[in-house]
Amino acid sequence: LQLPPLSPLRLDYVYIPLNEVKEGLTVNVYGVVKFFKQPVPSKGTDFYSTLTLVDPSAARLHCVLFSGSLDLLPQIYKVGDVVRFHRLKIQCYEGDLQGVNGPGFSALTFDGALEAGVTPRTASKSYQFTSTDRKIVRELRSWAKANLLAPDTLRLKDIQQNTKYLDLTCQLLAKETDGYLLLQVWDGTKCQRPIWQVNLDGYKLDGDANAIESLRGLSVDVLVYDNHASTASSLQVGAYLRLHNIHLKLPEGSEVTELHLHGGTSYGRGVSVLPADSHDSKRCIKARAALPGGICPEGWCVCVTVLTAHQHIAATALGAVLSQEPPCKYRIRAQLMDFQPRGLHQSVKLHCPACQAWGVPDLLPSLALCPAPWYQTVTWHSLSPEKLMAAHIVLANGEEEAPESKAILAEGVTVRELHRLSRRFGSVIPVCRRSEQLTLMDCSVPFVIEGRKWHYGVFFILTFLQYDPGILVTFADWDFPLYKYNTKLHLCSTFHIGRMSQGAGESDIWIRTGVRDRAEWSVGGWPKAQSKRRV
DNA sequence: TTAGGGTTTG
Repeated sequence: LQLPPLSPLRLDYVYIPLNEVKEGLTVNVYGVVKFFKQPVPSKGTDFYSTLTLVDPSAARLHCVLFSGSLDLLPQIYKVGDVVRFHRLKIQCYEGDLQGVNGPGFSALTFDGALEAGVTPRTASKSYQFTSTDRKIVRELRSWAKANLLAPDTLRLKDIQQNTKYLDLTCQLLAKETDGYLLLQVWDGTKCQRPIWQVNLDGYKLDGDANAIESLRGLSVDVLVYDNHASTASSLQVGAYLRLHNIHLKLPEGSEVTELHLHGGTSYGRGVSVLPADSHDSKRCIKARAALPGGICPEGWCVCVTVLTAHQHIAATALGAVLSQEPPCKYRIRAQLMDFQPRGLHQSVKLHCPACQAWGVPDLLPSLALCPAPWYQTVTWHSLSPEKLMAAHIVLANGEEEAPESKAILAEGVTVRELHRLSRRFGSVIPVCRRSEQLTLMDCSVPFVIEGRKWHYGVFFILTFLQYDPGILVTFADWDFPLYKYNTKLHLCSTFHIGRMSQGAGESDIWIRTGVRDRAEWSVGGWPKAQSKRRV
């Protein structure tokens, strides 16, 4: 006789709304963090953390959580995070209900952002998490977005003259903790207001001197005080941080704003260390990748050749790539964190010689509004299949130009026609018509053909993260041979590689390449078969 | 046991 395998014991947890908790009960609750303080040592034997939860029942519940181990306290990074508490004991303190962690207490924490993954932060080795839980988290996020007033989660570029306090997600670029208690941080955006810089003559900054120098103008100095000193001293350069309740002080008569993290824990003042793969860290990384020309600060770059298609070459860890002297060739496997541009129109602009306007290709009609006609259209039919084709020949400034120096927009033409036109005209820009607008083709088509040179792609930035050793790398190059977003990559050029951060990450998207990719995708030609498979 | 949110004064 064979018995069916025992299914794991499953308890059906009941979660009650915050307005139904009563003194003396031990409850399971979900809630959105309205306020919290980072755990600090108590005068007893434990760490403790205080927080306030809210939920759509319109109640709020203050909680005090103790633990000898930081891991067992909820890992909250910002107001709006969602928590699930099991076995929270409800008691009364000064007439208010209060939650404390009783025996068997456990916590899951979720990022509050709508678009973040529903992966709990927890030290629990096993926990139950069902589709119902997932649904609750999503609902609470939506509710919080509409109903919860979070503190200013501005970026450096958003700081205004009247901004007084700020919660900042940033990366630690450097620190000085022997004389001052100084954190030099950046978030990938440029502060528009003048920020006070600490005079560091005679002090030694802990950090990469080249990076500090190349990011001058983007980084800001934050002075920290008193109880934050020990935290500041233990921070690793390169770590992602959330600085809670920075005071932006504008001394009277001064135009220069000072950034202070004062002593005490009022309003949750303190420092959180974020994992490099947290939603907020990634946001920080993205902002940095969007900096004009600043994706790869000088001094953090080395130059190597990266191969992803040659399967007979063993894959090399990004950390090893960075530690070796160029020129070398490697194959890598890594997680794609970010890419730019999202559309060709972000990189290619057309110039109208008639009115001297610059047009973004996706907005070609705006050029058509200029007083003088800026192109002349010639149309013809292909035979098989029968199809209307057009060449919009861009007119020069009154002067007659030889065809080989003319630029044309080729609409609806075949590959054969493109070849033919490219032999006759100086520049051929393949376009198509969508909703009566001329737009550029996608990345599978060259954006411009100059004689024998078929230019695919544009200045292209790819940001990778690798689990081990958890290094983030940005690739940037001209004429990147990529045909489609979200398809397979064939990297076989020289890229600038910069060490941008450290810390292990979790995968959202993996780019895998293989021999088939190499067969299907060749550089500079037309792909024989276009794979629509997403990765 | 501990602490129990509500701005430094550099």
